[in-house]
Amino acid sequence: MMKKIQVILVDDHQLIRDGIKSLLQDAQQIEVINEASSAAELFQLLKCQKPDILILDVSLPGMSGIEITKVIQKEFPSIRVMILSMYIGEDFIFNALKAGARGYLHKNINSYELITAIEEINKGNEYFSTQVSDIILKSFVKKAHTGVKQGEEKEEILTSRELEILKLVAEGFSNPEIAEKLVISIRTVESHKTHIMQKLLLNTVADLVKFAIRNNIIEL
Amino acid sequence: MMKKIQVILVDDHQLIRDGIKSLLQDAQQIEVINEASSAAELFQLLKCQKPDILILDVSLPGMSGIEITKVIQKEFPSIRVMILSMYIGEDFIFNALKAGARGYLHKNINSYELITAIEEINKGNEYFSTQVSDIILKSFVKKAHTGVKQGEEKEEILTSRELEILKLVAEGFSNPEIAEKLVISIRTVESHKTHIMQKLLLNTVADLVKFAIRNNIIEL
DNA sequence: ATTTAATCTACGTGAAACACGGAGGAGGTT
DNA sequence: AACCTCCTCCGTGTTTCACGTAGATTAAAT
Repeated sequence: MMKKIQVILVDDHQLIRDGIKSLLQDAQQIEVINEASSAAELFQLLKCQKPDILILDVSLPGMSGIEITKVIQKEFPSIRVMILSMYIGEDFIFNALKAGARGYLHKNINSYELITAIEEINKGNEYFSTQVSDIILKSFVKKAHTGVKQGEEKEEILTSRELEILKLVAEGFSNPEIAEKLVISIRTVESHKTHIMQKLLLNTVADLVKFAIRNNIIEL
Repeated sequence: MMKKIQVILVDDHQLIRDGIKSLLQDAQQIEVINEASSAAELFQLLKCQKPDILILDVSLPGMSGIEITKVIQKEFPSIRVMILSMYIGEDFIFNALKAGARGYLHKNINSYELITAIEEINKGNEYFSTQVSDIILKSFVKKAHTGVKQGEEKEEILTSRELEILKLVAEGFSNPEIAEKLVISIRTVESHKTHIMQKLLLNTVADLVKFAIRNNIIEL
């Protein structure tokens, strides 16, 4: 008999994990060998088990799915990562792929598509759910029009201080409150904020909050 | 043979629906008779089918699970509503119960708990997942200490104009932009904003954005 | 050892936003 | 007619934003 495709499932909601496991039980060629609810748990598992495919939810407490993907690519390049997400923002998808993900599926897919995706990725191909590939195409077309080449994007990463301020801002603290907390001048807080906005290409606090939520910097 | 508990499942992500359906197939006493991905679809179904229990995701496009619950209570009081949510905010839970939900489960539960919950609710009892009941208890204790009686909460509902402004603010438009869009003065925009904050007991734009996301007023 | 780059810190200025309070008019209810 | 809600708008003082500038520290590169 053929070797089954071995999968580890990572999602912070047990109900979702149970559901997906249950779905995949119907697929004879796929075997969920283990599961994790956080990055820490996952890395613990990987000390003993190496799956063929890792199914990662993007939004995890602590380390985001995308960050995990980067680490996996570096430490265990033979493991193929498939991202499962509720969000289909362009930047999101782009960052996931840049991090080395082989597939990106929106949660609005059916079980058949999930199984197909796993099989394709296992073969070494890439797989995107319909909505996701639409967005990639649109983005490509748009970039072609505006003359921006793929990959010329923001590679900016926030410094730890900036991340700290981003978090506090998104949590709803005012500048004076943040200044007091961190024992720095209000102007400094403003400076950091400005830099953050510039780096992330964000224009409003609203966008900043959304960014923080999507990247699991704060809880919703 | 005993009549099965008939369930309709409402969630906007098909993968989640498929997963839960698959889980519930193992429970002989429960039957998922139909499913919907939006409020509109659900009400269409309810014209022909009346389930015993409705499993509702809180965050749905268009009408939130809580709003749906209210309508269900009014139109079909015999149907029992169970809320399934990723969020366990106090206000959230409180509003769901006030709307008439019989249960509130965090998605971080296992399949066994889900089945138990359905059975309990079907018997006419209420059911809350562990984390949820913790929050209810804490809230109760806190209110007892501060002397606020249960139910004395905000019952404020936003006017349509306010909702319109809330949406634009959360989407990231500045006051002048909103004023121009709606052809009103900037001061008026500010007034609406102030009223919204007062009604929702929010203090910052960050909170406002989060509120808008949780209540599906904007997309993340 | 010197240069270079990155980071954290801070300020000045004018425009925009916020908090607080007041108020008039349109439209519906009692 | 009196009442209420909602939408509209303003005054005033404080805070934040946008944009530019810049000193201090530190780490990496040559």
